[in-house]
Amino acid sequence: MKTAKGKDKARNTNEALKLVDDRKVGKRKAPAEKASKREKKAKKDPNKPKRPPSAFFVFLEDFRTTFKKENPNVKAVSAVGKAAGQKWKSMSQAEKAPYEEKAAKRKAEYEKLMDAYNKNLEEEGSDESEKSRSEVNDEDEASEEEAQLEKGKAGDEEEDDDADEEED
DNA sequence: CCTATGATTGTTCCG
DNA sequence: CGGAACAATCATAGG
Repeated sequence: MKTAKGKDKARNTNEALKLVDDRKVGKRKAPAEKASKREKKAKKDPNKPKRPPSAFFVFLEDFRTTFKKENPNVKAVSAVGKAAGQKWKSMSQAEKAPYEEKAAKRKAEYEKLMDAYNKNLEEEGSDESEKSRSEVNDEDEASEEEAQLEKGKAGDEEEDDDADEEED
């Protein structure tokens, strides 16, 4: 693919849609190679917590199911993505509110993950000073703190949660 | 056979 | 302050 004059292959959608938004960021596609393989000990973060799905993704999870139900013929992930994007923008903030709320929860948990993650880096940070020591030998994991993290939330249902509703 | 990519927007993090 | 990369999904295509 990426044939022809398609400057931005990802933007080839504009032919079907009037392109969503000319976001300046434009091409956020830099990864020439995607190191998907979690094998190898890449210098990347040892165990970086996955980022929480944004409200859009939360909505997507629900949307995908519905979309596929009504469009069992659709097989392209992009189709759902596009459709979701359009609908997403079509939705009012009120509709997105519940999704955003859920997304907020993800973030809350993510913060915890980050806490452990920060700690991890801290340990490695020490080593950074003495990199000449054991660099080739990065085999020590010694990280068992994140074992107990579920104690924070013991059956807390969002009930008394502040239901601040702000409509335009 | 296996892996990346495609597409959506948002969010998060590092420099 | 800004950009860059990545989060799910799943079929398809390419190596």
